[in-house]
Amino acid sequence: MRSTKTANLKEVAQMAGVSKMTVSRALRPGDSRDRMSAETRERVLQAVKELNYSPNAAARALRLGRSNVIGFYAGHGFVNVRHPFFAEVVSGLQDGCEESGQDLLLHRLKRGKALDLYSEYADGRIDGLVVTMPPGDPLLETIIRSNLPAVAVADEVPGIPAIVVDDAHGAQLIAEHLRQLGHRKTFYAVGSAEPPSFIRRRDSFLKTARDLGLAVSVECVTSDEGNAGLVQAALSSGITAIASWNDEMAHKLMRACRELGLRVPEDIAITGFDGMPADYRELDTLTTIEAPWAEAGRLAVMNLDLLLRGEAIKPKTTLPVRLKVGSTT
Amino acid sequence: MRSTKTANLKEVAQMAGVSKMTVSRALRPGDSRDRMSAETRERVLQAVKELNYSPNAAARALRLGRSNVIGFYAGHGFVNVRHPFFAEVVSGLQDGCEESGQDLLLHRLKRGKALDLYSEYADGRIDGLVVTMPPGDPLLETIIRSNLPAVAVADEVPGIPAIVVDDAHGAQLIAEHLRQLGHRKTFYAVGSAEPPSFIRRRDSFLKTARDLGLAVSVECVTSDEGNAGLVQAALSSGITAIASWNDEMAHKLMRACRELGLRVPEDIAITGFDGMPADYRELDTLTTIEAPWAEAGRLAVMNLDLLLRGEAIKPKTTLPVRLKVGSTT
DNA sequence: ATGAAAGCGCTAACAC
DNA sequence: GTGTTAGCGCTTTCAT
Repeated sequence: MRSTKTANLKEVAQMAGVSKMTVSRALRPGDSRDRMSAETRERVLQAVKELNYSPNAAARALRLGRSNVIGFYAGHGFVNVRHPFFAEVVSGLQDGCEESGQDLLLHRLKRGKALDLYSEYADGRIDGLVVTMPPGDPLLETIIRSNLPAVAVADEVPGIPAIVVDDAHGAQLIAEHLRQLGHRKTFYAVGSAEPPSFIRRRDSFLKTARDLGLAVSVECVTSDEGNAGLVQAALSSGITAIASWNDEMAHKLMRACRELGLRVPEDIAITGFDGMPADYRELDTLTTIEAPWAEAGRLAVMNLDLLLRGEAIKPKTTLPVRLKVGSTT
Repeated sequence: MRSTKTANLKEVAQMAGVSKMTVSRALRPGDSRDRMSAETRERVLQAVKELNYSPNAAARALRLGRSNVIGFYAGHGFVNVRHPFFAEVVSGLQDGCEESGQDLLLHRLKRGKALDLYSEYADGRIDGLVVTMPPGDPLLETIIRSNLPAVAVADEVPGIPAIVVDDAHGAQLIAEHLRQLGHRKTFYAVGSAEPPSFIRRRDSFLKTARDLGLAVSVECVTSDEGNAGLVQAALSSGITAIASWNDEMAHKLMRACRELGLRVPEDIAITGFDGMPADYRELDTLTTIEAPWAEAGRLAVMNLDLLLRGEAIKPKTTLPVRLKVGSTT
């Protein structure tokens, strides 16, 4: 395809009048084991520059058994960067990659044929994997068995070190905030999946609420539409606030409120969880728990890098969260 | 790191009692040149399965000179997936990769040191590159000279095939829409950069407006904050509608309107351009031009794939857009 | 229908 | 301080 074949080590060596090995050495000045005359190095670097040489990644990966590329598996075979949560995590992964000198690979995927992915994970293309796996993911077993170095984000996975956020504390802060504002009866909106992070949030909310004398009913919000009925029912049963297990659900409910012509927070207060950085499209500011998802992604990569170097890492890192009071409570 | 070293060709060959070559052949049943007895193939595949073998990607890439990985360069060395535009394009790239059997690499980048990236582009790690380059990007020259197969998205780059959307038609639709609603005096909000797509939009808007007797003043909106003054000034000079060169700017102006206590569209109408799929955080729906950015990303990958196979592709593909009337006009 | 040899470009280990 | 050898795992070419 390319008309100008890229130069290789041999050509550089010939031009500089040295052996391939000397070129290879000249290219990593950091290593103190590779002492060589400054003059030779200079000559080599000159040739490198002239030929516009850069080492072939495939050859290096083959030789070293390490590609300096890591993968990201987000469950069900697909990384949906359109979703703010994944966008945030991927952003953090990029930061971590920049910091640790690795690249990030987003796999091609036949959706629903995630199992085929395993072969890609085992083929030396990537050195390790960051995962954020929904419970019961088909690849879980395989990844664990494969011994591919991996770090989990957001939801812990048995046998894999994890970076999580302090879900329990966040939920507690929300419950306290609502109680402080005078609410006495709330509903807690949950989805159908029950990852560990969700369970921590719900249980902590319920416990704190009980301690504070805040009544809570847990309701399942599954569809995108038709939540108006839910909100209506809540309202007529005396509920004055809805705590949602994440921001996405909170926004769904806000849309339902708008359909009903309800004012937030005057008629009903709404809270979220996750606290993605405000998007330019966002006009209302949600009261939510700000969780450092980008930082979690960055740390995941840094930990994975340590793992790849054979160093020990903590099995579980919990990142602090904070309450962000917006205009919805 | 991994306790279970992955199997290689030789081991599979030994287990099946054949040569490495036979295994290699058995693994690509499609190729009619590689006829072999069904019985042997069966035996080989059995061994492959037993050893959980998958071919080493680095070795294959080294031998074949092709990695089946493509890169994405978004200018200034950084792919910001937090931004809806890039999220949309990356989504499309993923679709294209899935369809054409390639993987997508997001490069690590020292921001501001984008030039160093060139070496990564020339090192055989990726077979080709999708770019969406701001004008004057430092890497432009290098990429073109490197002869690395590339396809541009959104903004054409000299010498590189491009996938763009019909900016001129979109801007025309907006001008017509505003005129039809009775507006007579507008301002067109632009940023500081002037990529080709922007120029097409602006010029087409100005031309259509002139034809329709719609007065337009072009204003530069550069900062995120403090646009209230601009809107105020527009209002007092009799302007009733603001057309923005993209959605992001439209939302900035909507925020300014909200600060001023203005109602949209009663006090002033606002339009955008790009029409990202609604985010769950979005409550208002913007009147905008829906451009198929994900599809553009997908097509870019498909075209790049053709290019890599040595086939000819159109130097420029223009995708249709459509007017989406929301609640802001 | 199957196998043997060569080599893609690189670097670790060991000469000198 | 520098060069030689060997081999990472694969596939193309040519022999059988």
